[in-house]
Amino acid sequence: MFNETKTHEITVDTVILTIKNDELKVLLVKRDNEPFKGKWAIPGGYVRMSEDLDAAAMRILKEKTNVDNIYLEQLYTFGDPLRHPVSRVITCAYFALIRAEDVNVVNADNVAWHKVDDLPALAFDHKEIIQYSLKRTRERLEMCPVAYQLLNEKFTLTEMQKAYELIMGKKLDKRNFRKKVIQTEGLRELEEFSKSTSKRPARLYTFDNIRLNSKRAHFIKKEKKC
Amino acid sequence: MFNETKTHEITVDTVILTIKNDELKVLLVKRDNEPFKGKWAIPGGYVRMSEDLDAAAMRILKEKTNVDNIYLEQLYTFGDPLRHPVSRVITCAYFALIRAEDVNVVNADNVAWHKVDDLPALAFDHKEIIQYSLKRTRERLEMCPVAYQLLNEKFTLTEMQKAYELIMGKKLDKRNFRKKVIQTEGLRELEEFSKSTSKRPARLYTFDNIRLNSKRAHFIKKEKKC
DNA sequence: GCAAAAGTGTTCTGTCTACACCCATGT
DNA sequence: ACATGGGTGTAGACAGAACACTTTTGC
Repeated sequence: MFNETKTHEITVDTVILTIKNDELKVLLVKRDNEPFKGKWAIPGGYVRMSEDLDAAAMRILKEKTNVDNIYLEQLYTFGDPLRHPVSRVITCAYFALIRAEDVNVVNADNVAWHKVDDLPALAFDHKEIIQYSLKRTRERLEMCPVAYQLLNEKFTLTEMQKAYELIMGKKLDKRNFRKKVIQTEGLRELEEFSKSTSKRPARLYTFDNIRLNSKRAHFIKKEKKC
Repeated sequence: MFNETKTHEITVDTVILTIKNDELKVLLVKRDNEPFKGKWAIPGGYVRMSEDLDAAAMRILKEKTNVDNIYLEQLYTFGDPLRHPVSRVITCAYFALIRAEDVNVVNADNVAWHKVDDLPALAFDHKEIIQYSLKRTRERLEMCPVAYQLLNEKFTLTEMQKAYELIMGKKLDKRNFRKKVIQTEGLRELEEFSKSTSKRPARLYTFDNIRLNSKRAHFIKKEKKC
C-alpha cells in the first residue's frame, strides 16, 4: 500500500481563455511527447516537489504564455484512473482569463488559440476540463466583473458587453447591461473617449485597484459585487 | 525532475458535517500516527493507485463512518508544500452532510463529533479545510435544498428550518422560510403528522427522487432551484 | 385554561426584464 | 445627409424582507 501511494503523479493544467477577433478562444499546445503526441492539449506540467499548486499553475502559465499577475483560479481536480492511458496522473485544473495581446505567442505550429466552440480532438480529458471551465467562468461572471481581465486598461462599455456576450453565449440588453455594470464598485468613468475610428466616440472606463490573485482565492468574500 | 514528480503523495480528506443536539458538528478522528499523533483530524487517507478521487473519498468515508450514498462533493485541493511537516502530501478535500444517526460511531476515544465553532487543535491545515467547507455548504444551501441530507426521511418544516439556521449561523423568518421552501421541487407534503411529543403536531414532509451523487457533481445544472 | 410550538398573508422594496428612440461623429 | 455605433428611461413582474396573530395539542 505504501508503494501504491508512491506512484501517483500530479500535474496542473490551465485553461487560458481570451477573446480574439470577437471569438472566445482557448490556448492550446500541441503535444510533442507520447501519449497523445501531436494532439492538442491545454498547457500543463508536473508540480514540483516544493511548489504550491497555485505557484505551479502560475509558473507553467508564465512559461507557456509569458503572462503574470492575473485572475487564476483552481477549477477542479480530475482523478479518473483512466484519464491517462499509460500511468496514473491526477491533474489539478486551473483557469484564467487574459488579454490576448499580453500573450507572447506567435502562432507557432505548436501553440495556438482555438475557438472554444470548434475544438480539435484533444488529449486526455481536456475537452471536459475546458467545458467545465466555461461553466465556472459564466458563474463567476454573474457575480463579479471578472471580464476586465480580458479588456484593456481603458475600455468602452460596448467592449465589455461584447466580452460578456461571448462568454455567456447570448445577447444582452444594452440598457440593462449598462445599468447593472455602472454600479459595480471599482469601475471608474474617465474623461476620455475612444478615438472615434469612424463613428461617435465612446466614453472610456477603467477599473480601480482590483487585482485579484489566485492565492486563497476561495477566501474572497462572496458579495453581490465582488 | 522526473524523480521529483515521483515523490508526491496524494490523499483525500473529507469534512463530514451533521447536526446533533441542535449543534452543527464535524466528525474528527484522533491520529494514532505521526505526524500530529494524538491530534484531531478530519478523516482521510491515501488514494489508491487505480481509484478515482471520488471513489477514494467514498471508500474512506465508508470505512470511517459506515455511510454510503450521500451528497459528497469535491471541495478544493490543498497543495501547500508546508502543509505536511514531513513529506509532500497534496490533499483533495471533499465534504458531506449526513444524518448523525446513520453513522456507526460510538463515541470512542478516537472518533467523535465536535462542534464546528469550538474545535480542538487540528492536524495539518484541517481547520482551514473545515472553514472552507462551511463556506461552500452555505453557498450550496442558498441554491439547493441540500439540507435534506441532514434530515430524516420524514421531517417537519421546523426541523428543516433549524438545520438551515445552524448552517447559516443566523435566525430565519418562519413565514419567509416556509414560503420559499414549499415551492422547492421534490418536496412533498405528507398526510402524516409528528407524534405530538407535547404540543400541536406538525405536518411531515419528504423529498421525492432526489439522490444526488458526487460523481460529476460539477455537471449538475445550476438552476434557481436545483 | 395555559404553555408551547404550528401555521398562515400582506406590504414594501429592490432587482431583473422588455422595449425604442435620439445623439455625435466620419465620410 | 446619411450611416454607424453611442447613449438613455420607464413600466411590469418577481423575489426577498419585515412583521403578529390564531390554532392545536398535552398537561
